[in-house]
Amino acid sequence: MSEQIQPGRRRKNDPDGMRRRILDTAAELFQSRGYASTAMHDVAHEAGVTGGGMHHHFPTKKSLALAVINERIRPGVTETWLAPVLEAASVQEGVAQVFREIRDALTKAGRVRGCPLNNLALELSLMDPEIRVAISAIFAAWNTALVEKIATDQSKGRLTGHDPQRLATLIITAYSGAMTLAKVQQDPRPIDTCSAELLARMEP
Amino acid sequence: MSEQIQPGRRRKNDPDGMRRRILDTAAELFQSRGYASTAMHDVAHEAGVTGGGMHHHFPTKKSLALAVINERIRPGVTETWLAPVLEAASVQEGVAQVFREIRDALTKAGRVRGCPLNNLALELSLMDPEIRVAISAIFAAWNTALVEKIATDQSKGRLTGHDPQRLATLIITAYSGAMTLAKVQQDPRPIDTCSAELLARMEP
Amino acid sequence: MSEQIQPGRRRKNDPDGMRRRILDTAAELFQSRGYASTAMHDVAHEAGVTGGGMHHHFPTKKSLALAVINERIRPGVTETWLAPVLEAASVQEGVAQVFREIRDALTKAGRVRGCPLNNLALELSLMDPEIRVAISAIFAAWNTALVEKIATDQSKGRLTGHDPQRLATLIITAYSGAMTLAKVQQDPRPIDTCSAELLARMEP
Amino acid sequence: MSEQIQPGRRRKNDPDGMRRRILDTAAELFQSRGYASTAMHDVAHEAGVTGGGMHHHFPTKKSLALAVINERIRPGVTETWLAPVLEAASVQEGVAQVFREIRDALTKAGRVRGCPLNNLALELSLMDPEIRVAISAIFAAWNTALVEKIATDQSKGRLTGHDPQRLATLIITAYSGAMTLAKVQQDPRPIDTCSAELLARMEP
DNA sequence: ACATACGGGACAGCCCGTTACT
DNA sequence: AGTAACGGGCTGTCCCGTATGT
Repeated sequence: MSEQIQPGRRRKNDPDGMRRRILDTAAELFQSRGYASTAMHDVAHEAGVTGGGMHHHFPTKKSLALAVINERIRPGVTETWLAPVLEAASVQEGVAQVFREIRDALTKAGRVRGCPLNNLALELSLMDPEIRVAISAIFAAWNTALVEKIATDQSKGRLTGHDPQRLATLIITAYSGAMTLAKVQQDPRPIDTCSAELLARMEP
Repeated sequence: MSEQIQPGRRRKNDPDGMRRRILDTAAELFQSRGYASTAMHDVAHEAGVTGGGMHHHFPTKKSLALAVINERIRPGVTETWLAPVLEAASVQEGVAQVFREIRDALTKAGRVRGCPLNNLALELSLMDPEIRVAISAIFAAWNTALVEKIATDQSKGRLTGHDPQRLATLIITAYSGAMTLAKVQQDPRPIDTCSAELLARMEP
Repeated sequence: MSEQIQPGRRRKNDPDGMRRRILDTAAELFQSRGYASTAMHDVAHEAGVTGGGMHHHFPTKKSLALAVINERIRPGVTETWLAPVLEAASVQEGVAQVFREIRDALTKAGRVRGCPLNNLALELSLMDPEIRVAISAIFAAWNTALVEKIATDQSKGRLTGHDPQRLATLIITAYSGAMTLAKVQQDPRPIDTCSAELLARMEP
Repeated sequence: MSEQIQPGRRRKNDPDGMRRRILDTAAELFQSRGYASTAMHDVAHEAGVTGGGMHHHFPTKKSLALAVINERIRPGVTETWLAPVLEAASVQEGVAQVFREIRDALTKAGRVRGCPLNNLALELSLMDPEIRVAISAIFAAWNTALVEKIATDQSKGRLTGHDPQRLATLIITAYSGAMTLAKVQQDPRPIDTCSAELLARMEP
């Protein structure tokens, strides 16, 4: 029975898997090396994909950047930031928890590579309007979630004396800046310091 | 034949002028396009210098980056941030003034290109240790200046109830993050919002 | 064989239609952009066909080129050139008519893209022997038809004092060169000029 | 004191020579393979030049094409066509001589690669307006020279009964077409045939 | 018959740094 | 001091052909 058509030599079509591998690799490399310093070839090689496969899924580097932003960074922010804060008993507790967990992760990693959103935001904002808008949308969603949470907390007396919009902006910018500082100093402590000072005036 | 520079006999060699022009151009381009996206050739062309002239003053791109950081960005931070704050009647007034002036400058420019220090910090921190240290030093100086000013203010009763180190960190990170946000949204308003919330916490 | 196409049951497969569309598109693109500058993907996209469909009908680009030559360009030459001349009252009238009609077509089109046969002939002759032979065959048929027409005309006294082979060659080459010139200058007038001079010495 | 700086290892600057080698190689390859089918790398390799040197002299492929047209093809047409005809005793003798010499050259070469001007004209006319104009200018100069020669000959009674402009156009187009035909058939004879018929019409 | 996925390999353009030269 | 030439090497993009899937 010569039915076997050389098993093992056959190519397996797995478009979703390949796309996922490319995106994961790209997200990783964009963060650790930066966008401009990451070659398409590097992504392909690291993901175990050929140039042709790469081009099939992401014809241009920009399309890859957009996909990374929308399919990796945006969900990442939601998971790491928004969900925990929204589910926390109060903004204070949520913020404290998020800062703490991120600090712990960085400490464990032994290397501070910065916030993925932050990194791409700075590098790509002025390069392409479409990308800028995609990144801007994430910040907007972040802001909206925080404002709502703060307003809810205030209505329930868990927080007083703050303008929700202003407080949300400070939380986002302080976090963003803290990640920058931690990256520059290769030291996660600014995150703690920042968190402490942020929460100091947010007692109910 | 005296080699003296006669009036009317134009001196062609002007090493200082050339170096200055290169640095100015590089600082400008690094900010508006990013470091990796700026070619040495672009800097040379924009500065009206040939490749050889570039190489004479800055043999490598890294040497140019370091010079921009130390001779343009560091003084820039001192002038724009440290001096005004240190000379102000109080931290609050100093911070308020700096945020306001930067917001005004961005509004007038009609385009938000972000904080030069921030931009290079994010892009170059992981690329080269030497550069990272140079940038880190600027943040450290910034921090030191703020801490001292805050401590002085507190000793004179102009501010109470803050840990100087923590407050300094929050100010720096919030500013840094606000510049990022403003760049991403191409809108200087986050700077105002951030400033307002920051100052609200610093009422004596 | 009830392979009949039932009303309402749309047949999706239309191999002939697809093949025709591909050939038409390819002929069009080969002429306007050149063979090497036309990507298979462009043809597929323009024809509304996927890469797989292309490969089914034309496994290689060369096979597509051969099909375009044999199934589009050869019939085109016959229709536009040979038939009218052969049916004309005399070579002179035939040639005059063909030149005139082509000039009119170019004028109406507002853009001179050259003679399809000419274009492919120049680009592909040295690239592939098989293709060269296919193109050469068209020129041979063209020549044969003209020679016969001229001989017939002469035997009937409609033309005197010409060597049929030599005159046929001049007509073909002059037309070919005129189309080249018209394309280069983006001006159909050389065709008129050429026709006039050609006919000037062909009085009976 | 080892003053010797390894003689023989030193690079020699010869910009003109390098440029000349590149242009010669490019002209050769453009003709034998076509423009689109010739890679910049091929030219560099064949000319013994590195990519960097290539880019220094010809930053883009288009710039190389323009240089080939203006510095190789145009002088070539002048030398091979215009000068001999203008210096000949009459147009007839000039044309006869040029056709004969080109036919001989092709016969000796054993391979018909076509007329360089013709080849590039067809391939590049629709691709870039600037290139089209450069090629068009060569045809125009060709035309002007022939018209003047014909007019002079007629005023001296060496030729009668021709409109100079029309005859010039026929000569150019017939030659151009003859070269195409010779290339397609890989046979120089059409050039003779064409020449004979052309001269037959120019008997005084 | 048709469609999607994929392989491997170019191609044009560019970039950073060095070396010869004035 | 300053200019122009030059050396390798890399990047994003794309292309042709084939294999897999329906």
